[in-house]
Amino acid sequence: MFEWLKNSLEEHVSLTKEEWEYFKNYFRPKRMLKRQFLLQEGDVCRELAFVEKGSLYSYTVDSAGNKHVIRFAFEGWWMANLHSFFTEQPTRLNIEILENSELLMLDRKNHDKLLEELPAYERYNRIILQNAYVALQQRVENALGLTAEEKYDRLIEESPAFLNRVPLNLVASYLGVSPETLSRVRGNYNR
Amino acid sequence: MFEWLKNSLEEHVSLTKEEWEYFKNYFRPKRMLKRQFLLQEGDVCRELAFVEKGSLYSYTVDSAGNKHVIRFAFEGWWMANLHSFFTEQPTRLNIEILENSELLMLDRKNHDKLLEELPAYERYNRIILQNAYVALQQRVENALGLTAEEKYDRLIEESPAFLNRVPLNLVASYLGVSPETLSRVRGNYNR
DNA sequence: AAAGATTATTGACAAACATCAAGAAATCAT
DNA sequence: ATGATTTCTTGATGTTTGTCAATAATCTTT
Repeated sequence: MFEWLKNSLEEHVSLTKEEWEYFKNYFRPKRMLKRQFLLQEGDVCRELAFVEKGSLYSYTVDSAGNKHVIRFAFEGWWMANLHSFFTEQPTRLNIEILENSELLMLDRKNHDKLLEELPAYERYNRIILQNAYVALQQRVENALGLTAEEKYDRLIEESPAFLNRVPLNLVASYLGVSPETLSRVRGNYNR
Repeated sequence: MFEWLKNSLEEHVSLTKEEWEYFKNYFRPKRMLKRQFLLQEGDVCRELAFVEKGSLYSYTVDSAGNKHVIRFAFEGWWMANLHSFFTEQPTRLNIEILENSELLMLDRKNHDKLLEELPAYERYNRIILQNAYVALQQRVENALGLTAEEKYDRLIEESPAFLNRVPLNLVASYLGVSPETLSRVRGNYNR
């Protein structure tokens, strides 16, 4: 149940056995089914979610009712709306379960407590954020000023894993193109 | 010379006078003129830059020779290519001075040393990264699936400061739109 | 102040993409 | 297995946006 979290942590910092036992008790395991909502527009995001199993994704809905997928998360990834989590303001994001999932939830109080009591956790957070920032910047590079085809090219180069686990209409939204356009771009590949 | 840096730090963590004196000595002041390059494609990013005065921006150049502006930075902001800084791999980014600037440079060795020796610096980094991540996520939301006009609307809502200090062709690139389209969108405003 | 360089606007046209609509394929639930 | 959803593809059409080209405005430099 805590394997991915343990690996993620150990990848970046070192903890004693005692620290780890202490650490893991702050998390609340939570199972969720496909199509359930971890967070809905208007809610305040009160917990960070770490994915032990399954997948989920976040999106906004614009005034015309169109979904805009912001991000996916799979095993070993964190998911939350950080803006809402830190400001305690209602979110404009929805987070929906994509595949039946096992999550480890950490609320704000416990997050703050861990930051105070476990310097390794503060360091872990810094490094995770560093990596997330770099990845997100890459996403901006790939989203701006590229054609639909170029975006798709880069996606299969950089994260082919997506395509096996995420329906294409969500991939399309993630790339900022219509499902029809994505379908046509893919068609061009197979000949 | 260190005012913005001091303010930025004190906004998020508290330092004793001695710690501050110790801290600031790790930085190397550097003046740069408009159009100079802080970093060029192919270089390794060896220093973080904190902006005390002026402004600069980062961009990629695609195979067709088009600029894609990734980010601007003004007084009180950090600028670097984190990916290159941490991996020591050559960057695909250019960082160019927009207005004559005064920067405070921190190299990797000193950055690491400060992280080890000054827990407040580690915390400061985590918080700065948190905020940067939230801002970047906002940027992704605003870049994907919006029309040129909507992107411009959101820009003047969220960061009107840009428009007074950045030429419109760079703003256009930042929004992922051609200069002509941006010009037309702005035209629609004034009537 | 004048010449040169850079930046911004406008028009005409072409290309990329979204939308609408219909049908095929795959997945899910009973 | 079978029907019901959901997801995916394909075609026809219209809108948005990019590109090219010319001109105007602004900023720099001497």
